[in-house]
Amino acid sequence: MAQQEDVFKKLVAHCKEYGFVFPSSEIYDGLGAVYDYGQNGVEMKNNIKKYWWDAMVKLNDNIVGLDAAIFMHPTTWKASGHVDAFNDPLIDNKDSKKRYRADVLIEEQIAKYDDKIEKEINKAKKKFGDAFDEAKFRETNPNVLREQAKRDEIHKRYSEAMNANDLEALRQIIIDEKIVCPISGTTNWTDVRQFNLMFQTEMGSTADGAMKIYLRPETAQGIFVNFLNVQKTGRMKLPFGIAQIGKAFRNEIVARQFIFRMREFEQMEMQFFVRPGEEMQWFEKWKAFRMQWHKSLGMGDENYRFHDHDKLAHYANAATDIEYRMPFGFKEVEGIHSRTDFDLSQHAKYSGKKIQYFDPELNESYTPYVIETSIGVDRMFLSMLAGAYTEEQLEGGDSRVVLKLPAILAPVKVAVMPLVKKDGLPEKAQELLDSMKLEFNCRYDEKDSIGKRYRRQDAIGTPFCVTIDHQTLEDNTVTIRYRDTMEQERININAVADIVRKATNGHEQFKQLMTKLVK
RNA sequence: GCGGAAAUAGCUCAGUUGGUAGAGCACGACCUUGCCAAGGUCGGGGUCGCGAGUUCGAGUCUCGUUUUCCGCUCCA
Repeated sequence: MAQQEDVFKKLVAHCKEYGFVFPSSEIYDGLGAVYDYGQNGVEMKNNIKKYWWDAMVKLNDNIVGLDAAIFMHPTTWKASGHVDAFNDPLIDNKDSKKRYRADVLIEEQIAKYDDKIEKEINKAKKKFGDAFDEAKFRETNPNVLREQAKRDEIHKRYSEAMNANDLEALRQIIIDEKIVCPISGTTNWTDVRQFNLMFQTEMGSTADGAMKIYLRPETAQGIFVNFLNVQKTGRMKLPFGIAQIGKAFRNEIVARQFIFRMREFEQMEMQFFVRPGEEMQWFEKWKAFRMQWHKSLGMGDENYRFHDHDKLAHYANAATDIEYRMPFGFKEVEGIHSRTDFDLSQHAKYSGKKIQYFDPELNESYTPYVIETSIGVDRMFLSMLAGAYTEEQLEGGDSRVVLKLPAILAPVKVAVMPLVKKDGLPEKAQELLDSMKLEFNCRYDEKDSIGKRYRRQDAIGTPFCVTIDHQTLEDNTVTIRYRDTMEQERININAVADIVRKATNGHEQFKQLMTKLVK
């Protein structure tokens, strides 16, 4: 455990030292759980997004893209269930320092009354046997009536408090009912506080004319509300998918673990619309395709696994995660959900619009079912860095830190360096660099010894280093050095771009993926 | 939000019983070397997280505050 934390800390330090990830607003002491991507981080993040987009939108004929706004009509979030599900009243016990959801505590208390009533009824059942009239018993038994009255009273107060969002009233119920903390056994409670997981702002420049709106807590709803637009204008036939990459925002109570859980994060989502009743077969197909996508990056098949959900969200009838083995354990990177027709139906209900698809084969209209694949860009980023981060002991007691990133994701594809910075070598190196820089992200370095420059490129995961030496000027050959093996080859200067292109254009990976296309 | 720990240069840290800051690495210039980091010379860089208090004097003591890390809580 201590070792795992150690690796995590090293990774965070490495991210900052080499320009991958910085704490946001660091000169002002930072902003909690918000991070900025630096010069290398942004390149790598863009590479991840491109690799996903190409695999989803370009490779699959039946998937198109979308870029919906972060601001959405407030009713969107009522329909999606976020207004209800993302607002939790929380209360702390001062003695045990434990935090609970106030509404859950009260609901448990109500359940206790139900249990008592149940017990009374069961007791009577045993006593009277077949002659027992439960309805009558409920209406007449004094014990049951007493408990029922108490239960109804609390339930009424609870409903009113929740509807009015009256936090003080919620607390009063907990006090009146003498609800104790299961750990400390005391009633020493703090105030009830509202934790709103959605960020709010106002649209409209005058206070009285302003409309309260939210920053989207997920990108999916932007796809659902555009279902008809895309389906009709794109003349899309089921099954088809809509893919989107974009920012989402959640006001997490505790956001930690570096970029694994941030308040502002980026998602790559695809919603795949299918015939009702066929969703499970598409769910399985997407599981296979998405897993193949991850494995195609070559980070080790054994480092991936599915984790099926036992507890399903309100919209889902099946859900699984793809987890990646980081040095600190398996962590969720992607979620695949069968969302049923929940979202489209909800939007139809709240908007009053008919959101359906006419299926010419079946000759009928219906609300499509949805399979969602949703991957956190930042988590993907972190998992790749964690998997790639390697400390190597070299012969002669030396060591090096090397990021063994997939070449397609590496921020810098090739570094070009003159062996010495004289005799025209820098000029020759610059010439090669200029010929490639529009196609690849290249880097030039002439400072310090050549070994040191190699180590610098290792630390940011550059797969290729090309060195220009005196022989280059004579016969137009250079040495190309491979990151993982540290081996060098002498090749013609004109062959460099081809090697880099082949390793970084993703064609090999996409060939693998083609075999799993979802049709 | 609660509890614990921490905060000094880009990084890792030192700083004696309170006497207004140092090292190594990193960084920049020049010289030297030239295929797997750490040669020479010179140089830049810190109001010691922030704000008060005690004191003639605070990096050092006291209080507050902010941030980070760990644990709890939460997690579509």
